[in-house]
Amino acid sequence: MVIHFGMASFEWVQKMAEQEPGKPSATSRTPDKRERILEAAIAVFAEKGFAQTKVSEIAKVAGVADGTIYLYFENKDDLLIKAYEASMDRILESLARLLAETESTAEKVERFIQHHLQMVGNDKQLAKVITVELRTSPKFMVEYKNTKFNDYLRLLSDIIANGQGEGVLRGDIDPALAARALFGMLDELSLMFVLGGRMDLRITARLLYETFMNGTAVPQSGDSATQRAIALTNRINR
Amino acid sequence: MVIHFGMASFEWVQKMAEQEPGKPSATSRTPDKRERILEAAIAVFAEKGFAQTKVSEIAKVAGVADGTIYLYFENKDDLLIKAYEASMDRILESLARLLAETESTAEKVERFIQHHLQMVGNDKQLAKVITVELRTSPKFMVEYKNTKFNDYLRLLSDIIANGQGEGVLRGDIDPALAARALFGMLDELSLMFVLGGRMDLRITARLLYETFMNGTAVPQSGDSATQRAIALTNRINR
Amino acid sequence: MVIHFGMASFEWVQKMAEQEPGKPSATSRTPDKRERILEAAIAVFAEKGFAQTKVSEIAKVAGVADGTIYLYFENKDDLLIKAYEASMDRILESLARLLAETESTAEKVERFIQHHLQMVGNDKQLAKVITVELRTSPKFMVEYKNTKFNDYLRLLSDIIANGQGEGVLRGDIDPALAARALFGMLDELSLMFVLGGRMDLRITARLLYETFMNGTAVPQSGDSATQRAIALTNRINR
Amino acid sequence: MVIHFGMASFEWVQKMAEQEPGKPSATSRTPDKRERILEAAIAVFAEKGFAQTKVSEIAKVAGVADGTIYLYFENKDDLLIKAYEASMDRILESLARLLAETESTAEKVERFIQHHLQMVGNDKQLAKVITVELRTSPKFMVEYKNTKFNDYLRLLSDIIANGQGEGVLRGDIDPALAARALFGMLDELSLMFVLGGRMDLRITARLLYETFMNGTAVPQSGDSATQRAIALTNRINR
DNA sequence: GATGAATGAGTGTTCATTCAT
DNA sequence: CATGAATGAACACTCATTCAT
Repeated sequence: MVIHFGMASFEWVQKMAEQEPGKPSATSRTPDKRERILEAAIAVFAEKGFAQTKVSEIAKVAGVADGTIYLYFENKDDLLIKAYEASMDRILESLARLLAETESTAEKVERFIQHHLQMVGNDKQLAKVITVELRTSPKFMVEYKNTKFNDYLRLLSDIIANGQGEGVLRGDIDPALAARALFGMLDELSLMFVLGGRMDLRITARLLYETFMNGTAVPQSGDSATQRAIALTNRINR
Repeated sequence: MVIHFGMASFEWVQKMAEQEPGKPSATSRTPDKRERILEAAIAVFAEKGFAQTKVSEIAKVAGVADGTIYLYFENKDDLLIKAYEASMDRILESLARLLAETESTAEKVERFIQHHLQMVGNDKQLAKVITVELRTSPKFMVEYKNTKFNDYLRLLSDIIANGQGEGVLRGDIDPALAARALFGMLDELSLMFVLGGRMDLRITARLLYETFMNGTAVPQSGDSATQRAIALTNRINR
Repeated sequence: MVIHFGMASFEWVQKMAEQEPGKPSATSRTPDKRERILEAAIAVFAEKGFAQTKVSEIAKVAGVADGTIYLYFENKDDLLIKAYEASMDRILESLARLLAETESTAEKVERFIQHHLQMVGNDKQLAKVITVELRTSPKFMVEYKNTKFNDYLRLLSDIIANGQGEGVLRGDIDPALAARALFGMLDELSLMFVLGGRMDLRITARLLYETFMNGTAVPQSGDSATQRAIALTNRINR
Repeated sequence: MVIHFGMASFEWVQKMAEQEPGKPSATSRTPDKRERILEAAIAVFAEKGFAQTKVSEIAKVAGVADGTIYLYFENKDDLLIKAYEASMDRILESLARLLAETESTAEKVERFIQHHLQMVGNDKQLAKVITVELRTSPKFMVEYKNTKFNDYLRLLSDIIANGQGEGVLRGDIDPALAARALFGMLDELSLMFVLGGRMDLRITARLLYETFMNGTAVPQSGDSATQRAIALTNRINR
């Protein structure tokens, strides 16, 4: 059924942000040096903002020398991009796993929303970097082809396109546009949360889910369904 | 038609971005110098991004000396903020005028959406600065109390709250949250447009309007229609 | 008598720093504009130091427009020099008048010292400018031929030379050197006073006078020499 | 004897200004970089004056990059202060060593004077910086608590106080004031020398010594007092 | 003469990046 | 691989001076 709004568990991605064990290597005492730098970068970018962040401070937080960073990354920009991409890889992976567990369009949408907000709740720093810093200036939104972001959006637009194929969602909306719109809501509310807004992410997830589904759902065939839609529309148009 | 959201004229704000005369004073040789600087600032910020913009380039574009900028603005940050606030003042004013023309909640929502996207379409540069640059880092989103933005959002949340009071919109959603969510969609789609996405702003406006209204509308009482609506609502409210 | 150490009045220059009436002119409402600028310059230079002083602030204090200053003075340096010279003219004049009142070398020395310290006490700001600012950098101590200062020193070295001619002061000391040394003491103690040191200028004047005279006096010939020495010493020790 | 005014050697501090080895460290490529910057700073400050000196020129003279200076010093001000303090440390040390060699008040005074003028003769640049630049404006005379200078003066005022305790010097003069006065003479004559005045520093030292001692000496008690005064005077006049 | 808006040369300081060790 | 001292390009901002009114 189109509209089945049960809220699934909110603990799926609970551990997403936890440190992966890392692959110990015999040659280096700190095999995860690269990881530590990425972590440190995200932490400092989140706290200070990209422009205000000094490479030397990332180095200090990561416990490495300034120059070491340049053994692993091309430059400061690259560091932001790589930090972002590494995070997105983890996010995309966990999201894909989650979505694979169900066939239902509605449930997929629900999970997408929950997953997004949960990620935000679990790793505020990362969320801030993605939400705020990556938007900054041509350097990251234009020159850099944001593949991971497109992957993320495609995951969503595919769900929507499928829903349209199944006749569950309105067919007159460009799935990419709808995906982008939903992402916009998620992103804005995440920003609100990240910048200190008090906000219950679970309730927010539910509301987003409901309104998005209601807004995009196709009225069911059959007499009553039709009337509902008409009634609704009439009200709206007054 | 399910949802017939008559699209009102899309030309309301057509001239919003035109140069205001400025207040000529007997003492200043070029009374509009301040305006020229603001314009230039928006243009250059939009093109290069705030961090990559040199004050001297703004001066060059504005046709004034570097130092002149500091007669009108405290510093580079202030220039961005003042450019933003001046623009927001114009936007808020034209938006308020537009909203005052109608009493209908639906129409107000429609006009808000159209107004926003039209502004984006009319002044891509300004839209880019607002959409992209102002998000940059604590400096502008945290330290700076963004009053104008709050005014903008309040205009929208008031519409929603009124709609709830009239029983037209779902009452279980925090109007501020709903406003923020709608703004998120508008902003994200604006960004998409601003960064070069091919996109029909009118159609986008219509779709946003429809989905937002459908997503948040309250079903009317009445026989069969009623049941659907109730069912829907019940589901939603758990 | 060579050594008569009575302290003459300390009120000679009491009014030296008072505003001269100015020569009212029919053409200008503020005939003393130039004077007001000089006064303001001294006040601000004294408070902030030359380098930290903005011409615009002098203008504000003087109650004139920035540009007006350049009608009366070539540039900022010139302003300092002219302020200094105008002050020195007043000082030299009042000093010359004072010294003309007596023939005694000892009394002249005494009056010189008193006059100097009194000037410092009466116009701390001026004293600070002369003592501190004028020493700054080649611009004022090297490039600028400090004629007034030389005049001031010459007044003193002439006294000393005369004393030597009369056999009252040691003849084996270069009068210019002795004058400079005495000035050094005066200047250093003035600086001490000007920078906030608590200090009784009258007592300081007496001590400087006594020690300078004792240090440079010639013992009288003849048996009475002994008595002279004793008398001298007794006087000094009170 | 209280007053034995033989002129001791004038070569004590001859090597005071020579470069100290510096503390080479394994990590720094050029261990003496800090010293080179200090030297260069003194040279350029002396030549151009503090305000007219560009940090970049100090860097050029020192043979380092502009930024390197900021690895060793906080800012331009700090550079002046540190250059001054490092020099004063050397001066204070060599002076203390010199004064420790004798118990006689007269000899200590003599050595102090000689040491001061010799320092001036040996390192004109340093003398100029200390004499001229450090007086500049509140920044260095007021805000900066000039500890080293106070140490220097205290060394002198202690000598004087001791002399007073021994009954050799007049007890009615504040030792701090006397010290300051003597310093004023030294400083003024140094300035004269530094700014190009032709002047024999040895003779100047002797004259200062004699006049200061004569000006401040106490006549010995007893009938011979008279003779003492005469003897004193005779000695002084050679 | 007087004004003060406009000018633009001038510079201290930062910090991403390099490279000798 | 790792270091961190050294680099030097880059730039916001100031303020003495000018000049059209």
